[in-house]
Amino acid sequence: MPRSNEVPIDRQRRRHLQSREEILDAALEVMDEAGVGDLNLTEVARRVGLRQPSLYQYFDSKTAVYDALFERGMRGHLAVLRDAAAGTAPGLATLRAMMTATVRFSVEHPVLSHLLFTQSVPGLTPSERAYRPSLEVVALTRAALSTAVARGELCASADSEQGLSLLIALTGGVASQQLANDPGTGFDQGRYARLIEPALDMYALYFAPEGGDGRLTQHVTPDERNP
Amino acid sequence: MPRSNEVPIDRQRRRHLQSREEILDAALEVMDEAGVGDLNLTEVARRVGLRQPSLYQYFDSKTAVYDALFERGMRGHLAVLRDAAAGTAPGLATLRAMMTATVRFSVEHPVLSHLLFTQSVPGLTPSERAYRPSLEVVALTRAALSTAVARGELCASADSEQGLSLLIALTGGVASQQLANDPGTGFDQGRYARLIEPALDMYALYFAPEGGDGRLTQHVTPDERNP
DNA sequence: GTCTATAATAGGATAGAC
DNA sequence: GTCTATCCTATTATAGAC
Repeated sequence: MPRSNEVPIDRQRRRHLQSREEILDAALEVMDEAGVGDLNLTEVARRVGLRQPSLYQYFDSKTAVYDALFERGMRGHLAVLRDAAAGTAPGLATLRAMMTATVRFSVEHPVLSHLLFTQSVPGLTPSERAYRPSLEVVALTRAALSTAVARGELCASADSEQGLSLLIALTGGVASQQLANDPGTGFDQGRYARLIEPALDMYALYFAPEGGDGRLTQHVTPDERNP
Repeated sequence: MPRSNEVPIDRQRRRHLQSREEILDAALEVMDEAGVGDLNLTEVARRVGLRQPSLYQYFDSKTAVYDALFERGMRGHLAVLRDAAAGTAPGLATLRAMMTATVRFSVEHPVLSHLLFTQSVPGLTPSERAYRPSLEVVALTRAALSTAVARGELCASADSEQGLSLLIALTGGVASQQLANDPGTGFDQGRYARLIEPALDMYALYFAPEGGDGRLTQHVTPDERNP
């Protein structure tokens, strides 16, 4: 078999995958305008220049579209966290960068954020494949917590189920308040997203390493920070 | 006109309002099973023993049902907060009771919580009337913050927009994590709802009154709390 | 791989009898 | 105040031609 037969096949595959991505992009647009739960395939098709039945060449069902979006979102979140972690010193600085990146991701991708972090689509149960990246997210977060403790930046109890859950609740709370109360505003505009900084200060103070009365007295009170 | 003519009219009004409440109860059930955004009036009618068109004697539209639920939920939340505030000493204790009550309310009424605190129904903009009780909720919270500062339980910067927003984000974060990750579990079962206690400790520590280095050294570290 | 045509269903809302 | 009957529209999904 001549090699020339195989190349066009790759090309077709590539175009097929490209079209899938375009469809997902359009789906996100539609969900942004109509609501996360109101994905309308006819409208999606219109935006990519197809008729609605043609979408079934790319996705088996509407649920498959949701699932693909879920996977894409989870991968995106994971990538953002890895970037944040890679660009900072290990330990508490990494932890702070990761949580800030999560809030930024949520604010910049409100639709994905709704899809991933709340259960906004009633019947939707993400496939194992789509869900998998989030396991890595948790592992990364645990590792950062653990490193921060090992470096003496946080006390040991930060690296526990409760410590992790508190951190997640804190971060998620900041993000979801911004999405609920200041939708459509950027990371730097809204009233809530910027709270991730003091929120992490709060967390670090609460889980401050013991034995450091000297450290505690160095603590700058909120009034001094905000005169 | 004889007085006897007026009494049955009151009775009819009463029954009418009673039926409205029954319809709202059924609507909550349906939303609980199908998803907050998937309110199905035919199913609601079936549950209250009516045919779907008969509902229009009680509500002008599906949106009107949502709006009534929104108002009912907001009133319920406000009532719960007032109860919590009334049963505690003023200041920080009141604040803690109110935030804990909010998390409890969210966990015990997940559907209402979704409806009130996230925008889960795309087109839905609550009427001014339905939204009004939430203004009182914010006022109550501000008052409690202010009292806690006046009593020397928190430093002055707690009684600011940022202090309020942080508190709301913290509380909302705990509640929404529980709803997203441990749905269907009670206040005492889930992994997240109980975090409201340490979360409030964290908040109180961060906004601890100044000038008390002695106070700071009295601080019990998390490791000592959780041996 | 894209189309037209169409099935199949669902669900909100109205008209008018009783 | 409740019903039956019906309208209207939207939307997922399939069949089959090109």
